[in-house]
Amino acid sequence: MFNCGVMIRKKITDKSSNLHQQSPLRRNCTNIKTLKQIHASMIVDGFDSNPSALRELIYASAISIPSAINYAHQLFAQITRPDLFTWNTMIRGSAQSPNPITAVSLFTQMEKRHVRPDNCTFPFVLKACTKLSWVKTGCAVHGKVVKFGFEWNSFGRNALIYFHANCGDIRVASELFDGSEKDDVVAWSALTAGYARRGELGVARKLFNEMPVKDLVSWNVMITGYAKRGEMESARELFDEVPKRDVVTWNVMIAGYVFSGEHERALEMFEEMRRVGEQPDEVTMLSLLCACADSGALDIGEKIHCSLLEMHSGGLSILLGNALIDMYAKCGSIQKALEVFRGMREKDVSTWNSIIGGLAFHGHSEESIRLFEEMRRLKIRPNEITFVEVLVACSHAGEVKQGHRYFNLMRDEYNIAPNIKHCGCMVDMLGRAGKLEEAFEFIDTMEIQPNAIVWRTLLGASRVHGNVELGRRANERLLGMRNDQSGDYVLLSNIYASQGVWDGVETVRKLMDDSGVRKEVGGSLIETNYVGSTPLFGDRDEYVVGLVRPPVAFVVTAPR
DNA sequence: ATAGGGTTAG
Repeated sequence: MFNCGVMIRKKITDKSSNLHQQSPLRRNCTNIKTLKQIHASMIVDGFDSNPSALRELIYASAISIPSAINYAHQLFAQITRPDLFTWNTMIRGSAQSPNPITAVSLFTQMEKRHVRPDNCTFPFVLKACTKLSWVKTGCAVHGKVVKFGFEWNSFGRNALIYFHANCGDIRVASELFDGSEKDDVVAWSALTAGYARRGELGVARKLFNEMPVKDLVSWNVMITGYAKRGEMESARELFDEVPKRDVVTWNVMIAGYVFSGEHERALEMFEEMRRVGEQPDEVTMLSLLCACADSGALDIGEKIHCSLLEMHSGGLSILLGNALIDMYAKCGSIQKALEVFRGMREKDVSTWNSIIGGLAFHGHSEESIRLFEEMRRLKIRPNEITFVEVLVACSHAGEVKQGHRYFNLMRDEYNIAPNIKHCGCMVDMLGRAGKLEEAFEFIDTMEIQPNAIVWRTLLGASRVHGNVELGRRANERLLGMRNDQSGDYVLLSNIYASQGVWDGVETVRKLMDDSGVRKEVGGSLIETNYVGSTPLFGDRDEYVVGLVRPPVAFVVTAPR
């Protein structure tokens, strides 16, 4: 703490230093606790009104510590006349925060106060518009770029290419690109990224091949394009070819494998990354925790947790905390999830969502609902995800009245319109409670269009309660949606079978045969044993995975 | 400046 304080003073008195360089504060202040300590020592030493000191502090909280953006806003509000660099820092930090709207409103404020933007301002504002998919706002900002004469500046133009390529009009992006210098690698990469994000990988690849110059980002753009579409073979080919790799290159590959469900590959990538000496960062660890959560690899998750505690002795970030809660909950260790939750000094909505969802998923409905109430007492605003989880909790607990109460609360008090998942939860809740007619009524009167899942939920509930008539009606609606999921037929077949209506079973079977629907054989994966050791986590090398045969009762429903 | 991660019904 005191070292950091000394560093600020050194920084402030060093007149020759370039403001845009990495200052010690920016490099060393990596968590909100250290940040607050530095701020406190600044106040004690009378540095809190020093403009350069404040600027450094704002940079650290807005850019270096992603979860400290609100702190940055508080600091920013104390400055009477922020300079352009500080405005840009705030817009940049807000654009990369989970709430990019603030970046747009900062830009508006900046205009009202007659602060003239520079070429650095627009890339950040347009990034926010892109993240929000605010096409109209982005186009209005395009007008400002022209107004301030940055259309012919490579920063301004590339920011426009980025915006139009990703969410505006790709033809506009293309035209702007044609006006670029032939060897502007940022323009090439921005356009390529846009085509890749739209799924036009062929066009993206053509551009990539045609680039007169490529840098590391160009390669990362193309690899990302493949990885996000699940084309991991192509991603791998480029990864093997790339002349230089950085932490992003590795992260893209790891996240791609996790996305494609190839968790073993993801872990192999990570091991390889460590072997060649690339330092993993927070994004790496988040992907790995996601892999553990998806595959139920509790022991690896625990080891990641341990190494995280060693790496970040000053406390884990909110994002890592949330990922740990989710991992522990999904791997069945709800106690550890609660421990992480209680140990977090800073929490956000996702933190609460992770634990409320985890508890609901594990059948601890009362505890889940209790925490939701605690959240409301603490005036933390639940979002639509929170309500999905709370409704799951009510559904599993059989709390029909409470569920209805929360469903109404969502709109009346929090102004959140129910989405298809909320409605799905309500149907599930009513269905489980045996209120099948009420569930049917709910679907028919709800404001949004029901989807197949909703009808399938009712169909499943009809099976549980042995209601052939409602099952038939639900199935009629379901099949009317022209989908070919074998589970729908199987469920209906099960309803008939459970009631001994054998000709009904036969009819459904015939329907399945005629439409060419096939029921896949069910199965589950569990860890049964492991052998050997890994250089990373100590004693683990490979899993022997056992395939558990489906239960015998299932055979009744499987096709010939 | 352009590239990377995140919780949600059955």
